[in-house]
Amino acid sequence: MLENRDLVYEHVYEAILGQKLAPGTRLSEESLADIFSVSRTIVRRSLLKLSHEQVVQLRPNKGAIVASVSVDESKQIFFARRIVEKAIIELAIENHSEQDLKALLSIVKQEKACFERGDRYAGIRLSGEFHFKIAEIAANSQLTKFHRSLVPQTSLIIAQYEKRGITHCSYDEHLALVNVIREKSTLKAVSLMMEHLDHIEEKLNLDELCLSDDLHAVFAGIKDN
Amino acid sequence: MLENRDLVYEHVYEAILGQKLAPGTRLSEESLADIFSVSRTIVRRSLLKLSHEQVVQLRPNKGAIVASVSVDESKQIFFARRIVEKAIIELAIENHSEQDLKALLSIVKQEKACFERGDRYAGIRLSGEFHFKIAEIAANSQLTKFHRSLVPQTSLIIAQYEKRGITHCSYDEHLALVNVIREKSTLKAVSLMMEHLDHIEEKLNLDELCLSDDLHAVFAGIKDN
DNA sequence: GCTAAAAATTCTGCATACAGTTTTGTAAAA
DNA sequence: TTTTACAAAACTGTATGCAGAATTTTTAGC
Repeated sequence: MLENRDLVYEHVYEAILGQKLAPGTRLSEESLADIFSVSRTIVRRSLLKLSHEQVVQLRPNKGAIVASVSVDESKQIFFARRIVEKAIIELAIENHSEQDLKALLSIVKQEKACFERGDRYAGIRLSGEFHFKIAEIAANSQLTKFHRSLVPQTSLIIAQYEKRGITHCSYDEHLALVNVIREKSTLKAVSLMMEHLDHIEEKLNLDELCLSDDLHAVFAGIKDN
Repeated sequence: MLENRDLVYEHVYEAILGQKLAPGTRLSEESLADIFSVSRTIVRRSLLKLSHEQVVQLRPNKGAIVASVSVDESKQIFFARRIVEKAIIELAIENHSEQDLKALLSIVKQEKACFERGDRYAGIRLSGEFHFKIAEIAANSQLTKFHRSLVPQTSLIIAQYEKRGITHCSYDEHLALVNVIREKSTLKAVSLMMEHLDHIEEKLNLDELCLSDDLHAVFAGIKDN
């Protein structure tokens, strides 16, 4: 029932994670089928999986779009992410090897390089990778799966609600996280992770009346009814 | 892309939650298609959704079976459930209405009735319903979705690893939970919930060398290779 | 009678055709 | 010029047919 690798799923997931697909973008079955040279059947399977991870919205008889997240949902997603990231980093501190720390540092190094050369997309992508790597170290497949759904949703939130002019880059906070993981100081790590999420949320326009220039964000949930 | 209600999905989900389908049971596409008078396309969509919730396992070219959970996975699932149930009950204490408490009590009452007349299936079913209701009160759709995947997986674990002769019934603990939710005593509620999960886990054979008479559990993951 | 190879059957994986719905485009009427 | 009605195009939802893999049954050999 499953192919070895589901290219459509992976590419769309990556594109959303890296903010190359804006919320509201239509994902027509036939277009994707053409692009990836597969039948609509395969595309439908991919879209179904993406919709289960809530990064794509399936509207009956109206096709799939990249999900738009409401302010309320955004707050729920951040709440859930705090819960999961706390559990994950606690497990990661228990389970990590020297090898894992090296892998984390390598990601941070690449993040720094991206920031310095102004490669925003790759930076966002690597930031997700950093959090995924911690989840991998935590080695709880259930939490990892949940986490895997929350991270790209955070990307969508940032795409919709980021305050103008703020570049999203937190490689220094990631570096600090690696250090406290090495020290195995759980309390410090958790509070650092919470602050890290605070900082991401603070850069958003989740409280003010919507000043966004993204129509999809403004009218999310209107067109669908 | 989605029908109003997906009958195949709902019925299989319910059957697994209520332990009417044992781990390892084959779910042939054509059989299900016949039973529900739909085409294989619809069945495939349902099986795909169930596999995303990890209650059904899709084996390439070998069809779908009700998932078998290994001891290691079981521990991960219980770990994740503790995290989520803690977060959910904390939210439920903040958000609940008098109406919600009545609904919870109604479920507990039905649970008691089931126990007294020895209706095991309905009892298991209602026990899940009780936890789902708390999740609904918590009103965080992300946590609810995760929870919705963990609860039927717990059913599968119990089906595989429950110690012989132990009837699974916890309506008294559920009643105690309703009372502490009413009192809004968060600490008590969380520790009660953790103890509740402890008691469920204690009734399982997760530590000893497998004494289970369920071949599917014993040989889970062998036949598939 | 037992084992092993081969044939037949069953079932999944995928593409595609068709029906029904939504959307788009056009033209007439206000 | 704007609005409304109608027609056409585009797209989704579902069923189904076919190819190929896995499983079962049959058959031949020991």
